[in-house]
Amino acid sequence: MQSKTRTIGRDGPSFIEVARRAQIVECAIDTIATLGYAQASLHQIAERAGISKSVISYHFAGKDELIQQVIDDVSAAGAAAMWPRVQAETTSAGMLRAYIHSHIEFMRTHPKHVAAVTEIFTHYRSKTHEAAATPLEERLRQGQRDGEFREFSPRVMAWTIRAAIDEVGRRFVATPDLDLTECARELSETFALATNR
Amino acid sequence: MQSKTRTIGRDGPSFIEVARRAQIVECAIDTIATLGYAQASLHQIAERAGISKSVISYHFAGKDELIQQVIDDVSAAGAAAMWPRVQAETTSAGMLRAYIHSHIEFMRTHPKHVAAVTEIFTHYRSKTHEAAATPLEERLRQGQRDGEFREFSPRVMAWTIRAAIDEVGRRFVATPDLDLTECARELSETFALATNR
Amino acid sequence: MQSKTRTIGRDGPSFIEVARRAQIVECAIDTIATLGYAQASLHQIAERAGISKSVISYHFAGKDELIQQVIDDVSAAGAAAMWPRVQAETTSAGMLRAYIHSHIEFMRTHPKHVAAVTEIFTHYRSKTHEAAATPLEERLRQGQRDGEFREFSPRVMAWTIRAAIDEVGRRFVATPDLDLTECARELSETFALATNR
Amino acid sequence: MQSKTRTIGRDGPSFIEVARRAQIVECAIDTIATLGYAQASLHQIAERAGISKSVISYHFAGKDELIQQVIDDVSAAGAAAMWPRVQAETTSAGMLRAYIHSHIEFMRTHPKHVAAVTEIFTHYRSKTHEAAATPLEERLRQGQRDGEFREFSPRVMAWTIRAAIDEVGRRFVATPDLDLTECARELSETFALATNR
DNA sequence: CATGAATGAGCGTTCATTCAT
DNA sequence: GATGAATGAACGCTCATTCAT
Repeated sequence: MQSKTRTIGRDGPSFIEVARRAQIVECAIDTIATLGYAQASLHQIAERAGISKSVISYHFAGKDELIQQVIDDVSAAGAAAMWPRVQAETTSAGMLRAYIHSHIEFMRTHPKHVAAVTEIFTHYRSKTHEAAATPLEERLRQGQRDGEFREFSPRVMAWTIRAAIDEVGRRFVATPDLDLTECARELSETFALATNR
Repeated sequence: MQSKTRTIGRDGPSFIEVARRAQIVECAIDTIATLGYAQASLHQIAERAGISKSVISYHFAGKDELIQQVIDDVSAAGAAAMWPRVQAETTSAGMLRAYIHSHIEFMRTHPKHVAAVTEIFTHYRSKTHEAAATPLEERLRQGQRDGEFREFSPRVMAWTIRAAIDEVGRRFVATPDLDLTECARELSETFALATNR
Repeated sequence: MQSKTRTIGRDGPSFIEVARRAQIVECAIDTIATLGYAQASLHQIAERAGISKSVISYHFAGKDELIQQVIDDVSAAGAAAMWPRVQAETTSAGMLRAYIHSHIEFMRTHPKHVAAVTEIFTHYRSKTHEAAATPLEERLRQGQRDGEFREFSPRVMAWTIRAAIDEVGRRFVATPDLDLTECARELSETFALATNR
Repeated sequence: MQSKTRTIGRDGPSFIEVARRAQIVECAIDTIATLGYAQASLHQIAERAGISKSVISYHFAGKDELIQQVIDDVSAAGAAAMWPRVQAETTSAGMLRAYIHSHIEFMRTHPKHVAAVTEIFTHYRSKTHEAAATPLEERLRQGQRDGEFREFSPRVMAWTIRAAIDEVGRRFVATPDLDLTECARELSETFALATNR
């Protein structure tokens, strides 16, 4: 039974349902990260999960829902891991440093998750993609209002920072022994200098 | 028949061979830029070229070779348009500024070419992607040796600069009325500050 | 477990068994009439019944048996509604008139049932279809023996009458504001003239 | 190359193209007539034609186009065989007799074609289905205007006549040794009596 | 009795590729 | 050189059915 038609009683989805969905999402992440989005067919994903292709169709309304769930799960995990560290900072410069470091730290702990959503975002032309940068953009703008940052286009700067972090992610997936600590330090310094008044 | 095995005599590929390949590559660029990589089947490309699908198979070993040729042609055109301007600069800072501006200028003059390779890079697990950044990396290193640039990882900086430019390309493709001049100015300033000693 | 193998003791099917089968058959009728045969999957039928898909599999040997039960139930209901009126007539002409009118009257009172079996008959290679016409055929034959009807092939005439009534049913399903009274009158007159000595 | 994208030069489709399409259409007719519409998958049709499933996709835009071609071909053949005979009649009664006889004669010469379109019409909810009866309806109306036919609803009568003929078609498919001559005579007499003033 | 879960076969369609002419 | 024709594998998806609990 698909989630759409599920009875919204007090029980919610069963334990096994939740577990299966989680398992499938994990396998989807693994498959996408390893083979790339284009090769990540339901057949491939199912094979990695050791289940039949139609089990996926049973637990998800379609491939789109599965992909969306991957995005949602990873985004939620990423946000949970990152924003607290960003919020804890009192200066805009500190916030920016925390933003970069926490993103790259998340890559270290969840390399495949990051690889998967990166693949998805580049292939899927998601609407949510755009949105992702705007919180950062808003914070950059705040740093300018506070007089802490120099004048620059917050939009272009936000694009640049995101692109730089994503690029490190891609490199890390391709080269797992990449020194993430160095990358984080480098980006941190680069954008500190680029934004500082 | 693969192009590789074609050159038997001393003549190399015939005139018509060269012309056909060029025509097909141009149509491939046009198709990919317009419809996106996923929709750019050989059928679509051939239709736009007004030729049969099998002509492509005749002149190219396979779709992979065609795609690679698109990358190569656009890269060559880009390099031809950009490196002279970069080489003309005498300082490393000037070189970096010229690198960014000429790249973005190339986007303005060849939007479809840029759109096509952007589509390809995001949808196609390319092996050649890596190589592109290294000339820039070498120049950054030179700037450090000259004492003009501060100490940073030339590799990570080169990645960042390329990623930023590519991101502008993606945004430009998605939003053709994007102010490229502003973007070029912003990136130029950003990376001037980031690299300056 | 099939219903056929259920009856082991002297009791026959339990009350709940009978009720469930009836409920499922009703929902199947409703679903087929509303969505059409092609869309009437077990999933759809079960959803409308508010039960699990496998309940159907439990009470019926398969979809075929369910469909057959729909046919049987509706046929029985139809016969119960129609034959008394037919039997009550003393002349063959009256009988024929009653046959046509009562059939069309049944459409008016049971539109969904008629719609469902109509859908089934057109989409489902039924073997039992044949049988339905033979009682009518026998009565036509009787009318000929009594000298009330002219000489004609009772078989072909019976087919024609049934086909005409079914066609009205199809039209009624497609166009619910069809004037059934007019149709009944027209068919009645048509076949009175066609059979009269 | 699908017919839609075919170049409309002076050549038109090639000989082999025409032959293949005709062959596929014939096999589709055969398959639908034999197995029924629901079982007539592209795989089945292709298997009967001794070709690969994708050959059909090559010559037809999709299953819909194939089915439509079956309808068109059979309708054209049927009309060509029937209308001249109908038109040749000078009286409305003669016309109606010719209509019935030529239809049933067409069944005798093209039994599978008739079976196939009957299957398609009942499964496909075609828009053209409705239209088919109206020329007949118009002729019945003309017969009334001429005072040759009694007063009746031409629409219901046309439905009835078509339904009767189609029913004979269905019976003939199910029972190939059905005496079509008798059927034609019976229907002819039946509807002569039913329409005569 | 009833169910959620799982399965495998089949659907129409797309596509890069091969091949005889 | 060039082409139409043909192919087979893969795609996402639907569905009736089976099974353990």
